[in-house]
Amino acid sequence: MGTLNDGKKKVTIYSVAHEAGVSLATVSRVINDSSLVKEETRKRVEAAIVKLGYRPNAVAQGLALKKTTTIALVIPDSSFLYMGKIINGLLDVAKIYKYNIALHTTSSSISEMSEIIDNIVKSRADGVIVYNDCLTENEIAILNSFSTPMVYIGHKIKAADACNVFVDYKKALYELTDKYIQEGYKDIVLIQDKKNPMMMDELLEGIDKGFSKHNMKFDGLVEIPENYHNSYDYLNEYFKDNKHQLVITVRDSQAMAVLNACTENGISIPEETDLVCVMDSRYTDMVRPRISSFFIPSYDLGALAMRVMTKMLDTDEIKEKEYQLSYIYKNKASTKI
Amino acid sequence: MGTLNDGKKKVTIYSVAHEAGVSLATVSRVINDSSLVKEETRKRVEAAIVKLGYRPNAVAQGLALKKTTTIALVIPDSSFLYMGKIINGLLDVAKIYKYNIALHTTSSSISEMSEIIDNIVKSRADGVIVYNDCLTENEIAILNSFSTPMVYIGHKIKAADACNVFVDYKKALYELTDKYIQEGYKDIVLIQDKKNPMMMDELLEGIDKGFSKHNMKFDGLVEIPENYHNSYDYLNEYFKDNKHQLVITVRDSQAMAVLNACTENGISIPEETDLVCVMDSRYTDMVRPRISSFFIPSYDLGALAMRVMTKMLDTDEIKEKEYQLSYIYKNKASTKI
DNA sequence: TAATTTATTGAAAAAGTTTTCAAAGTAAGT
DNA sequence: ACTTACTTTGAAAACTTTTTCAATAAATTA
Repeated sequence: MGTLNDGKKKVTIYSVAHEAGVSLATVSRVINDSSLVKEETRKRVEAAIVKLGYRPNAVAQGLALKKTTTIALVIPDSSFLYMGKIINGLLDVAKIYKYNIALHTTSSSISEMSEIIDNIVKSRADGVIVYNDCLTENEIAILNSFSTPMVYIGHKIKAADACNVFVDYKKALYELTDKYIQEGYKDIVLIQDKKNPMMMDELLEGIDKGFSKHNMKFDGLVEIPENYHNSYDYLNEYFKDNKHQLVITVRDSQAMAVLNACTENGISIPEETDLVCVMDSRYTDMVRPRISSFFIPSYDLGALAMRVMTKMLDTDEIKEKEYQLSYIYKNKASTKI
Repeated sequence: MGTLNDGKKKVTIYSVAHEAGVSLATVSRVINDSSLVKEETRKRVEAAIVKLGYRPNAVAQGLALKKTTTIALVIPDSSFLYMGKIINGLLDVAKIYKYNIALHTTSSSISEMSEIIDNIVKSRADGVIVYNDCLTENEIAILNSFSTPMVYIGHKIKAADACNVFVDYKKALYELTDKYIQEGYKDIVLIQDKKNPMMMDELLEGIDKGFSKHNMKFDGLVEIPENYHNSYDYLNEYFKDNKHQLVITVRDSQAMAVLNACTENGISIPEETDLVCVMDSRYTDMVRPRISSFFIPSYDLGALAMRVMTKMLDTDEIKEKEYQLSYIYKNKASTKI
C-alpha cells in the first residue's frame, strides 16, 4: 500500500504525547492553540511535533468534530470555460477560511444528480455550492430536498428561500432590448442554446419584457437543430437566406460563429447587423470586430458564494439570502448603437 | 449548526442495527457486500437502511480503513481554460472508480506549494495528481520529497522515477521546425510566455534540435516584457518593425494576438507569415483564418492520469511509469506548408 | 499554616465505521 | 445420537482525534 510514511512508523498524536512526555489531551490542546497550557509544556510539545514531523489527521478530526471543512462544488461538466474564474474566486476565499473544495460534475442524465448528492452526503461535506446554469427544474427540486447548507451561484433561481449569488440576466436583456427598440430596431434575434434551459428562460423573459413595454411581441428565436454538432455549420446555412438587425448569442463561441457566418455570407458586422454576446470572455475581445458583450463578474461570483457559505457555517442563520452582482454592458465594435 | 439531519435523530450504523435487530458488524457486512450474510438477514438490514435513510459516514470509514478515496488535484490557478477538458477526463474516470477529487491551486509564491502539500497530507488524500505546466524546479523538488502516490500530468517531467502522463512537446516542436527548415524557412520566431518556464524549456529544446540538425542555431525568442499586461499591445508595436516567416505561439490567446497584430500592420497571414499555435483549443478554429495547431488530447491526459492513479492505489507497484500520448498536427489556414 | 482559589494536566468517553476472533447455529456424515 | 464441518452472527478492538470532568499542583488569601 502506498501509504503516507512507507516503512517509517506512523506518527500520531500518541507518538507526540509519548515523545513530549505528556498526555494526548495536552497535545491536542497545543495543536488547537488552546490558551490553557503552560508555556514550557507547549514548547516541549511543539519540539516533539517538529521532531516527528507530525501532521494532525483531518479525517479523525472530522470524525471527532463532526465537520470536514470541505465544501462540495457541483458544476456541469460541459462549461468549464465559463467556470474558470468562478472556481478561482471560490478557491481563493476557501483558502482564507481553510476550507477544501471537492469537485463534482453533473452530466445530463437525471439519475446522476441524486447519485452526486448521495456521494456528497456520504462524504459529509459541510456545505454545497451549485452552479445552476444547466440545472433542470427536476434537479433543483432534488437539491432542495437536501438539508446541507447550500448556495446557488450563477443566475437567479426560482426555489423559495434558497441562498443565491447571481447576476440578473433578465434585467440585462430587458435593458438591451429596450434600448434597441427605442432606436427603432425591431428585427431582433436570439440564438438558442439547448444546453442551458433555465438560463434561456431568464433571457427570454427579459427580451419579452422589453418587447411588451413597446407593445410588441418577440418572435425571434433561432434554434440550432440537434443534429448540428457544430453551430457554425447551421448558422452558415441560416445566414444565406436571413439577415437581422440585431443578433444576440449567449456564449462567445456562438458569437464567433455568427460573426464568421455573417462575414462569409457578405453580411457585414456592425454595418448591416449588430451582434451582442451575453456572456463576456477574453475571446470576445480577441476577434475583429471585438464583440459587444456583458461583463459578468465571474471571479466575484465565486468569491462571494464562498464567503456567504462560510458565514452560513459560522452562524446558524444568515439575514441576506440573495446577493445580486451587477453586470456591465461593454459596447464594442460589433454594434452600432 | 446546519448539520445533516436538522431536528431528526442522526442515523448511524447503530440505528440500522437496532432497527433490523442485528449487530453493527452485520450491517457493516451488508453495506460492503460481504458474501457471508444470510439472504434473509440481508433483506431485513436493507429494509432498515432504506426505512431510516441511512448513508454510511465516509469520514468514519476513512478512519477505519485508513483511506479516503480522495485524490488531490493540484493545478495552477491561472490556466483554467486549458484545464477544462483535463478535469473532465479526470472526473469521468474518478466517478467510475468511486474516487472524489479535492481541488488545490497554486499561486506563484514559493511558500505556497509546501502549504498545499501540508494541507494534502493533513487531509490524507490517497493520491495526488499534479498538472505540472507552471511548476518551478524548486516546487517539483518539494513535491518529490513527498511519499503519497503521485502522477504528473501535462508535459514530460525531469524528476527520475516519477509517474508521468504527458505529451512530448519537444518532439512536436522538433518536427515542426525540421519541416519548416527543410522547406527553406529560416526566420522562425517563438513568442515567449513567462508563465510556463518548464514548458518553455521543452519547446526550446525541440526547436534547438531542429535547428542544429541543419547546422543552424535558433535565435528567435520574442519575449513579451513584464510591463505589458496584454500581449496584444506589445505585439502590435512589435510587428510594426518586424516580420517573420514563421511565428510560433504557445496559447490560443497569443496566436490570436499575433493574428490581429499582423493583420493590423498589413502583414497578411498566411501569405507573408505562417502562424502556428502549439496548444490547440476550440478558439483556434473560430477565428479566420483558422490557426494551425497541435491537437492535444487533454481529455485523455486527464482520464489516463486518473486511471494510472487508481492502478497505483490498487497494486503496490506499477510497471509503466511513463505514458506518452500523441499530438496531431493540424494544418489549417494560417500556414502555407 | 490552613484554606481557598486558580492554573495545568490526564483519564476516559465519544465520534462512526471495519475487522478479527470466537461463539452459536445448522447441516451432514457415521 | 454424536462428531465434524460449515455458515452465520456478535463482542470487542482498532482507527485518531476532541472534549469533559476530575485530579493535582501552584498560588493566593486569611
